[in-house]
Amino acid sequence: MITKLDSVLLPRKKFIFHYKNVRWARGRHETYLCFVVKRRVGPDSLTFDFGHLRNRNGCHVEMLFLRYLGALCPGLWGYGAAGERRLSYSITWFCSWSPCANCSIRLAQFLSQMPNLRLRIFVSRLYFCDMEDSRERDGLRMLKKAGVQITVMTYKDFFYCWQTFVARKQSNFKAWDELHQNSVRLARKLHRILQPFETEDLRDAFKLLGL
DNA sequence: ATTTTCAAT
Repeated sequence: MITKLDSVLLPRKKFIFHYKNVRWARGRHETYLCFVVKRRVGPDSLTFDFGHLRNRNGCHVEMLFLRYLGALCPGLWGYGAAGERRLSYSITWFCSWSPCANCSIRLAQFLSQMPNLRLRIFVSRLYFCDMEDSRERDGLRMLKKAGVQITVMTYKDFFYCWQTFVARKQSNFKAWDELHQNSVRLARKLHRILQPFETEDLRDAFKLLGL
């Protein structure tokens, strides 16, 4: 059932191609998700897990991650031994595309039942968010409502990913042209998208969507 | 100025 996670490190070229935050991202018909899973095991101790995934077989990478969640986060749900509290996790994603509308909805639903799971999503590019009324925009707002912190990746985030997830063989991260300008532009766009919307709360939003 | 998008051929 659970197959292997992708090999631990991402080839340099692949990382650059897929995470490049260019305005017209031609040919990025894949989405990569680099993750860090932080598990709180005691008042003062944490364990880390990290890796990356790519969408496969028509399954968006976010949903693929949810499939692996049980393996990555033992004790996330269920009650374990008597008196044992559920463990708390902080998960950080670095995604080449922001989530599509359906993934956002499903994630928001899932997280609303997982108070012991905190999710932060950094995105390189915004997926289908050009139209004012795009469902993807609604989806991002729902994620925010569900407590997910969504941020556009900046230089320091690309740098961190390079150091953490890429088979860099001693090479330093070299920013591409316009990395900064693109990041600023996308951050402004995301900020506008995430302005509060009319719907009162998440439940009403789900109802609206017939869920 | 215009271009793309978790493909489908």
